[in-house]
Amino acid sequence: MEILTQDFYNRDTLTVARDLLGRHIVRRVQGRELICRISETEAYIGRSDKACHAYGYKRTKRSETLFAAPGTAYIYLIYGMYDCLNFVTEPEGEPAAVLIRCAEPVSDADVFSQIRFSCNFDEMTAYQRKNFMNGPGKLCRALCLSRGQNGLSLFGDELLVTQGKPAKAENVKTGKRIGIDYADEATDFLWRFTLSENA
DNA sequence: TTCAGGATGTACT
DNA sequence: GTACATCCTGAAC
Repeated sequence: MEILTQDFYNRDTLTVARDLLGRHIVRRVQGRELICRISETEAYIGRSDKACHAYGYKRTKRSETLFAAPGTAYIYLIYGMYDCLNFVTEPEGEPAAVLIRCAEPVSDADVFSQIRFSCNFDEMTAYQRKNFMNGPGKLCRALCLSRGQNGLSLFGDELLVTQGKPAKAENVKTGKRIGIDYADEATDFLWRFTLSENA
């Protein structure tokens, strides 16, 4: 189980977003170890992207984490109820990150389903199965992450990313990002990456 | 199976 | 006061 180093994150954000597909997130909490495989990401780059919280290098209390060292977790509250997990990229001082939108369980799936729906994996309804971890808010719930973990290093024990099973280039699809209609021309940037082998 | 609408609180203007 | 990188419920088909 090889942990991705800071060099991995200290690169162009679009490259990192693409390269994160298929990697494994390891989350250790309350004596449990949760492992899942990343299947959908989006890039957010402050210097050119109106959808990014730090657009134009704007520093606020919230966006501060985006300026941190590569390999930092940026977790923020959205719509009053849900948390979104991002990994900070590029050199310290460059506000950019990759949003993790979707993943699938690798370790014991019952642990995930217990956290999310308080039942075993094979007891979930078809609806729950379809909506298991296919969105940033759901993913954070399943991994027990909230903005209390904002600023966490990805090189500690609680949260890290390993080599996993990297996606092949032909299985990566690009598309427009979700939920950023307000962002003018940035709305059309093809900065969303999905594993096409994934339903 | 799809759809509309409500929940909810923080950051920022 | 407004907008927000969303999700869930319940009703209609």
